[in-house]
Amino acid sequence: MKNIRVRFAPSPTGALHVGGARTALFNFLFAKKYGGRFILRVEDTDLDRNQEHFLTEQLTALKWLGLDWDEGMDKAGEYGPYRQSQRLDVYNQYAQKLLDSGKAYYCFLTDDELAHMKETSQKEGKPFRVKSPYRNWSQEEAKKKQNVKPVIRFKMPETAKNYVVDDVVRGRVEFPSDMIGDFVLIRSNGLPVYNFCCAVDDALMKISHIFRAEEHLPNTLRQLIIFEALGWASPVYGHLSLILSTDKKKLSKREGALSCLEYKEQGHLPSALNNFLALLGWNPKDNQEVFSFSELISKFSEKNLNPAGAVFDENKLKWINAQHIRSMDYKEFWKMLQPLLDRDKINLPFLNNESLKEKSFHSLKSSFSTLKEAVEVFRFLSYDYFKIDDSVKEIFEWSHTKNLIQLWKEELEKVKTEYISLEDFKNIQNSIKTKLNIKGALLFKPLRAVMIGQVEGLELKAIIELIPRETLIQRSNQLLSQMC
RNA sequence: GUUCCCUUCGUCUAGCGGUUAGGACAUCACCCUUUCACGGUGAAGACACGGGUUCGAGUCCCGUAGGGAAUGCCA
Repeated sequence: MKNIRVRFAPSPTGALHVGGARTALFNFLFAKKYGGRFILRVEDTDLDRNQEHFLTEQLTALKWLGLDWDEGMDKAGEYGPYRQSQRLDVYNQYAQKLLDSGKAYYCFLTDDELAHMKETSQKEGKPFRVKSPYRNWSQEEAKKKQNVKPVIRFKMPETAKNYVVDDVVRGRVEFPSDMIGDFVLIRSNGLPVYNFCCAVDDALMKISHIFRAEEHLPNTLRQLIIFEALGWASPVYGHLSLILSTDKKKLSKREGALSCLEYKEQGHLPSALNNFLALLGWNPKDNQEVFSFSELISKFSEKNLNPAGAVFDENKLKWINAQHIRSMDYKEFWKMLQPLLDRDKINLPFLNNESLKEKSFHSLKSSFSTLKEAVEVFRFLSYDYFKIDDSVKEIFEWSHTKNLIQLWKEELEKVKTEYISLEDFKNIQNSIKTKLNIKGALLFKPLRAVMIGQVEGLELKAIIELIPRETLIQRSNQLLSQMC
């Protein structure tokens, strides 16, 4: 394929949610796969709903996901500007062209009149299609009527015909042109309407392929009509399945849809979110589930996109995230975790020791599936954190607990090194085991309690070498004082 | 109402006329483990329904039902 140019066209009316991210991802993958360009165009023609901070947030989210654009907003390119609010003269120019060729007209219909027309046709049981009384007015006639600001409407031809989209995802889709009436191109405030500026920009920016959500499928008809009227060839379309919430409805913020940055907040890796999102509506046909970002690019094919809606399953996302964490390099892991530790003021004793950093990551990585969970795991290993969980009360009832902790403390005091080695730990365990004649949970629950303040949780062998001896002794004292 | 889209285990999906309908998440069981996890093995679990076409249909066609979208001076 040649001259592949795709775009992601967000409107800054909210956060970048997972559906938008997936659309951006597929466009990105398609561009990278075929050596094309990924363009970011901002569709900010809705003055009432646009907010600049949403735009900033969306760009941050896209960059976090690694979906950086080659051309567009804040990057150079020969088809700019890439913000629709800065291209109003362009839209006016093409609207004028349609006006001049008699394919569009000024319309003075008010909202009330429109509502009335709609009501009437509903009463008659007929589908409502706007057909304005002004559609045959000349531009000169319209100019004389200066008291009302007109909109510019497209003049639908009298005779209906079918428009065909050869959709990459859905195959051939046909729309009868009489399913719509004369639609608005330019609003009375002078700003263009989505279907118009989208078509104009896609043509002018030489967009070759458009992957977008299924909800845009019916819009394609209007865009096709605009392309035809302006004598342009239309791009190739692919309408992606919807992402649904658990109740099978379209995912929306209200129903629990989260923005990408919220997933970041929950401790998901961008590579994992991309991986998971890619599997919603696309599959590699070979049972592979876990993909690195570069594998996603090399294995992606628009032919393997599927048309059915997909439910967003947090469980699977979490599992994929766990897989990505496990395959991380330890340096990369600590780099990502550090800001989260700092935020919670968690001070880990072993972080100045490179080999302990490596060891701790590898021995503990299977006990968390998100960075946030990792924070909770490593919190137990910080100098000053020792919180005795309610569940520990269980072992306070046991007659041997106090002795056990005393013995543990004594054994620790015998050790001369800063940290307890795994071997020392095994010896201490066995010594306690023999002296008190206990094993299993009777041994491990109190030990875990005295080490991390909980009776269940981390593998003790994995953490013993990460907590300084002094800290362990302190914790023993704290637990003992709790018992009294 | 009209137009368009969608429909395989609870969930994501493979399947493109002949399969014991495959994989993954979740669930459950067992194994590993002196505890908890991790891991391993296994079990249970699906072709929305009804008609055709065909020797044969999850697969092709037509209906029905269910879900969704559009029908905006939102995108």
